[in-house]
Amino acid sequence: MRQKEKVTIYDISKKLNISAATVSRALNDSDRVSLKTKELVLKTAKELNYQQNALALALKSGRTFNVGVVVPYINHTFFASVIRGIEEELEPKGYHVIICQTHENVESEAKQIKTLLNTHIDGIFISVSKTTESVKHIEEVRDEGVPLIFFDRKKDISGVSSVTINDFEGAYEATTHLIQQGYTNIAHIGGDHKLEIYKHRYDGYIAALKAHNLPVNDDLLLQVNSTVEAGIEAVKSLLKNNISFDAIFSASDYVALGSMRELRANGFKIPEDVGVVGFSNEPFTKYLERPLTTVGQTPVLMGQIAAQVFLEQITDVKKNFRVEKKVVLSPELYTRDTSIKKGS
Amino acid sequence: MRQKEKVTIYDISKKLNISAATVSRALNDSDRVSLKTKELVLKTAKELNYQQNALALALKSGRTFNVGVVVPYINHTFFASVIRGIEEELEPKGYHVIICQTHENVESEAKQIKTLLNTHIDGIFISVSKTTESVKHIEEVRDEGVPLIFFDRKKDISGVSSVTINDFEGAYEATTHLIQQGYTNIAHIGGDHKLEIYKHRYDGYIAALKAHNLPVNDDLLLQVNSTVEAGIEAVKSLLKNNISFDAIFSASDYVALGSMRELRANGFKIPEDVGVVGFSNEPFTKYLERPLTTVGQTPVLMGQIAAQVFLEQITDVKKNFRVEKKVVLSPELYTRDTSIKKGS
DNA sequence: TTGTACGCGTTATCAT
DNA sequence: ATGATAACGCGTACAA
Repeated sequence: MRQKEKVTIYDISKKLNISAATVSRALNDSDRVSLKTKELVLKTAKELNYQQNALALALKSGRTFNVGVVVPYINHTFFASVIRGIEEELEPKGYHVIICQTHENVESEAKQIKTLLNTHIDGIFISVSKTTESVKHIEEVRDEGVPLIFFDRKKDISGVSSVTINDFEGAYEATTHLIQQGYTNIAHIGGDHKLEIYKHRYDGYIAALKAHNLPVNDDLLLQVNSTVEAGIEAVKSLLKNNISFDAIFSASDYVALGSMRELRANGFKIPEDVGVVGFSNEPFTKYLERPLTTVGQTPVLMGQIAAQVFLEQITDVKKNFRVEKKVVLSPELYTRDTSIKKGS
Repeated sequence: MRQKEKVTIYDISKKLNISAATVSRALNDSDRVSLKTKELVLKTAKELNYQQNALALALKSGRTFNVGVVVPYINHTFFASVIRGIEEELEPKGYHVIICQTHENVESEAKQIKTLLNTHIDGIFISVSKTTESVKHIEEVRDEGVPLIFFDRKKDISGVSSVTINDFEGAYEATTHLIQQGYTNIAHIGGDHKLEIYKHRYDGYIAALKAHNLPVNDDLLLQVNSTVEAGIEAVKSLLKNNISFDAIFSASDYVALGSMRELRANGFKIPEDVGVVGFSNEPFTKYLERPLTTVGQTPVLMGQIAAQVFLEQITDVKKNFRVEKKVVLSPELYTRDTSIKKGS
């Protein structure tokens, strides 16, 4: 009833009256075994239902064929989709994906990385937490010689690869789209600039305004958390302070949704009175009765690319050199109902 | 620049001029070491920044402190949330979570399980794919003595624990709610009965009708895939065939959404003309302008409970006996706009 | 209390 | 072409 005894190369060697070393060689298709014994070994291996012990191999070789993925929360659509991409790209190569959550907490992040390193992972993919400022725990990964790949939320560390999307470009396109639709007084509800992504989205917004000779109005600049409630509050404060605007470019779909609710509650029509564009292409955005225009980030693709970068890195490490690769993906603007000014 | 050399118990033993065995004992807080050497070892271990090699331990003990989670797709909200629950419950105990996707494909499922077993996982959590009929590959897990826990989508296999929600109850409550709101002609758009969950939801619907002396009308019974498009098609076919109904209980939120779109396109008002209830409490349901009434499944909790069952199982195995535990969670009806018949 | 020796399953090195 | 042996890092039965 308990554990089936596993068959080892010794079982095969005994049965065939040869040494375990020969069996190992045959199994690894070495060219220093006679074809005859090779076939014999392979045959009996199949008969005995031999499975290589991954643990012993890992102890010997130092490679576990496990990679770690560290994200704030795995059930956030974006992260879950990136992980999906990583898994799908790596699974065929024999890798397993271990997931860790940081809950946006640096200490937790550091701890997760530590235990991950201790399990002799072959690589780490990470999207840093909002509270991550010191990067000592991340540099340690690099210093241990473990391939490390940032995705989406990165930190600037030399010798570390990253896959991100061009947040600047996404924001620039979104803002330009609003301008082209005839909106001229565009508010930007962004996020904390400690996260590069929010800084870049802000920059893209500013650049688009300038490129179209529109003034930058500080009153129209807000920084909030990425929640529906924060969106509601943001609009409330704009309205309370009598700040006039005819469009909102939000760095978050949730904030965009909250904004729209509050706007409608105050009698504003969308997109007639106010145009709204979000960011992330959260699944809910396309299911709204008035689907939300938003910037898509191709998260599954991001995961796939990150995995590919990892695989390259692995082979580079073997060749004893390190390449720092920075991939920047292009975002995609999903033009939907909330930003199309009909008949204006 | 390459791999920092790891420090082992031998390094400590050499430095202290004692045997590695003594170091091991000290590190494991054995009572067969003098307090003095124990402290000494612990101190130098810290100095040398010693980390136990998890691989060597795993090879020796057979325990890896890794568990596998097998789901159709990790980026589906429900599964991602269950995984989150599992991770949060197990991480403090030192376990890592390995994720595998089956893409709703049995062959893939079997393969994933196989490679998972080969990495000497300490347990497996699984929600079976839609196409899973034969369960040989799953029985193998049990037969190898590896703790196995089904969640949500289970199969009836003796000796295997499971954590599910009471789909019958959820459907019963949802249907009863519609009846209490005054709807009498309730259609049920369900899913393939090969998946227990859909069968149970169907049964709950039927039971609720009978309990309230309402007739069961076969014309109102449909089985479709869980997509928006399928919901649209389902309503189209009902309308085309002139089948009258004043409410829909859908086994899927996506189908419910599609249904509502098609109904509105045909001039029906929700909930005035037709009441709608979905299933799963997908995130988008509460963000709709008219939030959808739906049955919530507490996925994070499901994951936590599954993890707890696993932990119990682990200790049971040590005691050399097996317990088959079946946990059934109660669903929660989220009563929202689409089923509240105002002023009728 | 401490040390010696072995085994977990593999692969690599050195002989043969 | 094949075999014997060491080594990966650890825990532990046995001996001292």
